[in-house]
Amino acid sequence: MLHERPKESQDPPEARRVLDAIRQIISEGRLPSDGRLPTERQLAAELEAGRASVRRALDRLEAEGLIWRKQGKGTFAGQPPDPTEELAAQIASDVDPLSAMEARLCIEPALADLCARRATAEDVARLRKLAERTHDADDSDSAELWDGALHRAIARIAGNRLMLTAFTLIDEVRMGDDWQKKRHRARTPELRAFYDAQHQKIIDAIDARDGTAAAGAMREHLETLFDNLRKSMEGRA
Amino acid sequence: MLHERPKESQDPPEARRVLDAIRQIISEGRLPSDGRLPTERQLAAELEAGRASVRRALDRLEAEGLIWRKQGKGTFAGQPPDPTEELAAQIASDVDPLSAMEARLCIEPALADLCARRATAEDVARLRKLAERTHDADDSDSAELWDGALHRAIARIAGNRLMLTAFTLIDEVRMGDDWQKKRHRARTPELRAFYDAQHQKIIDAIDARDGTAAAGAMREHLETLFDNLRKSMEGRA
DNA sequence: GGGTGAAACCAATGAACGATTGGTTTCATT
DNA sequence: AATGAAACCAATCGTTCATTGGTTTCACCC
Repeated sequence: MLHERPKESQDPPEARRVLDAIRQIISEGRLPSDGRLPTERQLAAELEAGRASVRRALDRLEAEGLIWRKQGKGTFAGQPPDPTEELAAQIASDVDPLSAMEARLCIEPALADLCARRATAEDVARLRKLAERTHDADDSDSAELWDGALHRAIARIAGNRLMLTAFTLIDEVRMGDDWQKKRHRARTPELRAFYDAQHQKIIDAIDARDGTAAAGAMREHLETLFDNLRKSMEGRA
Repeated sequence: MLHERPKESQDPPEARRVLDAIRQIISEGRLPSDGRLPTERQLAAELEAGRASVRRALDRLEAEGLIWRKQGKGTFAGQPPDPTEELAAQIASDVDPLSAMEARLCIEPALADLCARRATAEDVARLRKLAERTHDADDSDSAELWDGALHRAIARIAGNRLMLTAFTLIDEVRMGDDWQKKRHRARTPELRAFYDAQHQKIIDAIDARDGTAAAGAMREHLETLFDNLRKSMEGRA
């Protein structure tokens, strides 16, 4: 499998130089408030390289999710905006936590499946990092945030814009209301450890490029959340 | 309370005349497919009235919900576009037919599952009616419309607002572009018969309240559509 | 052969301009 | 008080042109 490993240190020196230079521009944050990078032609001139080399480097950064590009518009650092807020706000009133969880149960296993088919080695590494952060989180609230980031990353890696938008819609509806309080109860230390194990299982399946297993593991995870949400709401009701 | 009643018959004769004239234009449906009415200035000229009178009449119709207006755009009959349409229009540019079909393949089997669990006898009857209409349709275009109505009905019966919105989003994106032409090819008479049989299978599973079977039948149906879409696009490319 | 640089072209986007359209005010008339 | 007329404001659309990412081609070099 050694021949498949896309190690950066194996890259040609010129490609490496350009890639590092652009990486530095992004990480140092010296760019406009909207995150816009110089144009490909400007970068090529500044770095004294060809435009093709610049594009190869940008392709890589885009695959890593560090930048997004749009023809005729430009190249930007960060994630592309998803204008779902207005729609989420409108339908939030007739969505309850249970139906939101039901929707997650429909969509996220499918996203895990797609994710397993399309994830690169770097993508898997990023997912593991997020799972680790979720595990190491001090309090229940920050664990919730890292958990959300993990699920969102899976949705993004799945690489289908419509499905990502659907996921974002559910996510924003969940955030919009005060359901946070209710979910808080479902985050006991024992359960958190259980969730972490389920995350591992999901990521392992993605790493093995086993879409069916990934979907199954995700479904199992969400079923657990569903059960605990139900218990939490019964206890409150 | 008599002094507060805004009875139309009490209106000044000129206002009444203009209002009725515009009402007639709308009710007779003799206007473009997008429902656009003539401009206020045109209406004033045609009806030989002042623009202020026309505006008073339009104010009334807008209050009644028969029309909606937007500065700089125009006056339209019917309901203003809802946020789902707007969102669909925004993301339509970076969605291709294949990824849209991929998204359908993720969402619609889940909808069929929910539908099987929640459909009433009347719901099933409605679905059978729609399948029959699809079968009896004269030309390929009207079959396409009835087919869309059938899938939409399943999404609605599923009874989950978030999932319905996700479905509508995909549906709007599909309608928005000129993908219609491409789909046209995938509607040969033999295929239509095949699709009809698949519809039957889906509805039978829903009727039997067998969610798993309904999801499987729906997945099979969409896989068929997917294959034919691929062939159609290869043939074109 | 594969990476590189250069050039040219395509397609999508945005800024700018003018024309159009609904929104508003004012004034004279009836 | 309602109407008609006119003028102006603000938002939108269509057009044009420059810009930008996407793509192809070619020559060069290791």
